[in-house]
Amino acid sequence: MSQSDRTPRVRLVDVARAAGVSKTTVSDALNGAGRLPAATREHVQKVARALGYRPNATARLLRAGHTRLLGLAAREYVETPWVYADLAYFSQIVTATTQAALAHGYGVVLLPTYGPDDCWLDIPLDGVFVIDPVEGDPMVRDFLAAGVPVVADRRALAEVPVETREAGRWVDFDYGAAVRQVLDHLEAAGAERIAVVAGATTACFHQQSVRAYHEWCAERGREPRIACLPAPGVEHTLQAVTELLAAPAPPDALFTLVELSPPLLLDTIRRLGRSVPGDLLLVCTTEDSAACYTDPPISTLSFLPGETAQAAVDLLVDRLEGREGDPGHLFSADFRVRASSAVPERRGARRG
Amino acid sequence: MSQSDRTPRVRLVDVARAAGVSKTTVSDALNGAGRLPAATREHVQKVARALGYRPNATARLLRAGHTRLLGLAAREYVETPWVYADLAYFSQIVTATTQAALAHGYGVVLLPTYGPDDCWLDIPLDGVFVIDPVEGDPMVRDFLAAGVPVVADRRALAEVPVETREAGRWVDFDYGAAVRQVLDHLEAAGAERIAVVAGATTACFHQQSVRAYHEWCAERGREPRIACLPAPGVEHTLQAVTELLAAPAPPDALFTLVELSPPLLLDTIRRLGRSVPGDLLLVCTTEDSAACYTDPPISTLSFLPGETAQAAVDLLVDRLEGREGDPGHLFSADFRVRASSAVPERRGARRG
DNA sequence: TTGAAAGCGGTACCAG
DNA sequence: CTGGTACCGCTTTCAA
Repeated sequence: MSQSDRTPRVRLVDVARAAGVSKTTVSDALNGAGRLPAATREHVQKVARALGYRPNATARLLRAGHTRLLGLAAREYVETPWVYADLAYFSQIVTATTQAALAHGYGVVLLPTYGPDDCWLDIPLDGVFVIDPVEGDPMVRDFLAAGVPVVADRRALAEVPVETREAGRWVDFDYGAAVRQVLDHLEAAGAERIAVVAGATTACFHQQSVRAYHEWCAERGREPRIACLPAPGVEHTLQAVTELLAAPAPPDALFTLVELSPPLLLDTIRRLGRSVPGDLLLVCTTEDSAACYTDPPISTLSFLPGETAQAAVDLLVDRLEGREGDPGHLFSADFRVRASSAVPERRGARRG
Repeated sequence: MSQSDRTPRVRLVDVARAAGVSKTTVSDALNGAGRLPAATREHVQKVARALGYRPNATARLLRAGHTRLLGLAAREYVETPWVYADLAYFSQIVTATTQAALAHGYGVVLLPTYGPDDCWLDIPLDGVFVIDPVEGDPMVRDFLAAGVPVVADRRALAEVPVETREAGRWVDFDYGAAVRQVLDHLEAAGAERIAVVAGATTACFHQQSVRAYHEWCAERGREPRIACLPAPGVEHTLQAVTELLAAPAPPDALFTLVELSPPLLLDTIRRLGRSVPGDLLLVCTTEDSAACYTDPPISTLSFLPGETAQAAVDLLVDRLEGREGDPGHLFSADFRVRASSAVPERRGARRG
C-alpha cells in the first residue's frame, strides 16, 4: 500500500454498474467497437465521463500482449550514471529515437545503466536499442534471453548465445575507416604531425578509433601523439589540447575524437597563439552544428545520430510487427571538409 | 497477432508443470518469498533457468498496482515535435530527471507532445513531469483527471478543475525577476542600450521574460530593442544578433534569452567588429558550460535544469509514496557575472 | 510446506 | 444487439 490511493480509481465495472450494462458494453461503447445502438453508446459515454472513468493502461497492455514501449540505453559510462548531458551525440540519439518511435506509435523509456541485477527486465518493453554496449553486455544478454528484440552493434550480438540471437538486429559503423579517412585527408593537406584527442572508455568507437590511429601511424613510421581522456569534461579536454600543442615539435594538425564545443576549441587554439588552418589544421568529431558557423568553418566528422536512431527504431519495429527485413545496417561516417583543414591557402608554417 | 510470437514465451505455469509444483511455489521460489525448503527452491530455479523463464513485466505491474514509470514531456514546441535536440536546457532536464528517477527506482518515459488525442493515457505511468506546459494544457488536464500525479508550473495547475488539482505539484521560477536582475546589472555596468534576443514561443519563460523586458524599458522610458525568434536554430539566432548590432545607434549590451553556443556568439560579435566587454557587454541565458572557458568568460543566466528536475522527481515520488511534502518549489535563477559584462576595465565606447 | 483459487482491470469470444 | 465468461500472466491469501 505504498500507493496514494485515497481516491480508489473508478473501474470499468463501476461504469458498467452505474450505467446498468455489462463490462463488454462499456468497453465496446468506449472503444468504438461492436455495433451498439448510438443511444446506448452515448449513454455509457456520458456515465463514464460523469464518473471520471479512465481505463487502466497496464491492464489493457496485459491484454494486448505488447506495450508499445521501446527501451533506450547508452552504456558507454555504465559506472558513471548519465554523465552525458552535454554530449551532443547522445542528446541527438535520444531525440531522434524518440521521434522515430513516436512516428511508429511507440514510446521510449530511458533505461538505467546500473543498479540491481536484471532490474531492467522489470520494465515492460517491446524492444530495446542499446548504444555502445560493453563487452559481454549483460543488458543485451538479458533482453535477448527474455525474448525481447534488441538493436545493438554486431560485436555485441556475436557475444550472445546463438539460440537467443535471432531477435537481435544491429546498426554499425566502421570507426577505423572513418578515422583513417580523416587522417588521410590531413596528410594530403600537408600535415606531418597529427595530434589526436580521444576517449579512454569502453565504447567500441573509442577503442577502435584509437587502434586505427596507432596502426595508421605505425604504417608510416610516425610517432603517435595522442591524449586519451577517461571521461568527458570541457576542462580536461582543453587541458589535453593545451598539452598536445605545447609539445617540443608542435603538431601541425589536430583531430579531436571527443565531444567539445568547436567554437570554444577554436578560441582556445588561438589563445595558444596558433592560427587555424595556418598553423594548425583542425578536424572535430562532433554533432554540434555550431562548427559550420565559425570563422573559419570547422571540418567535422559525424556519426549521424539521427540516422542511426531512425534505423535502429525501424529495425526494431519491423521485427516486432513481423515484417521481414535486414538483419542490420552498416553506416558510413559523415566527414565534412571545411576551411579549418582545407589545403589551398595554407601558408606553410613548418617549423619541424 | 502482429507480435512476432514464433517462440510463445514460457510462462509461470509452464515452469510449474515442468517442475511438478504449483504456480505459487514457483513464484515464491523465484522471488525469495515464502518459506520453502532450500531443495524445492533450487529445483524450481533450475527448471526455470533451463526453460529460459522470464516473468512477464506487464503482468507483475498489473498485480503490483504501479508501474514505477514516470513520464517526461517538454511542451514548448508542441507542434514541432522534438526540435530541441541541441537545446542544452532540455537535454539536461532529461538527463537529470532520469538520474533522479533511477535513484528512486523509477524509469522515465519520454512522452509524445502531439499525436492522437489522449494517446499519452495509454502509457502506464505513475506520475508525470510536464515542462513548459501550454495554456490550458490538455496533457496536464488529462493526467490529473486520470488521477496521475503531475508536476508542472503553478499557472498550469491553476487552470485545472479544482477537484483534480490535489495530485498536482509545481516547480516554478520568477522569470521576470531573473530578467530584471540581469537588466539592472547591465544598467549598473553602464549600459544604455540593451538589446535582447528572445523566443516567441508558448513557453511561460519567453512570454514572461519578454514582458519583463518591455516593462523594464517602459519604466525607464527606454526604447526596447528586441528580436523574437519563433523557433530555435543557430542560423536565425546569429542573424538576429547581427541585425540588432547593425542598428543605427548600436546597442552597448546584449542579453540573449535563447540558447546559443556562447563561444560561437562571442566569435560572431567579434567578426562584426565589436569587442566584449569593451564595445558590448554580454550576458547569455544558457546551460552550456563552455561559457566560462571563453576569453573573456561569459556572464550567464541559468535556470538550473538539474535542480529543477531533481525537485520535480522528488515531489512526484513523495506524492506517490504517500509522504506528505511541499506542494511545490520556487527556484531562483542562477545569475553568474563574469568578465563579459563586468564593469571595471570597460573602455568607454559610447557613441550614442 | 504446498496448492487451489481469487483477484489485478481490461478485452474478446460466443451464446443468447 | 447484449451479457456472461474465459483469459492475459503473475501474486497473494487462505485452506488443506
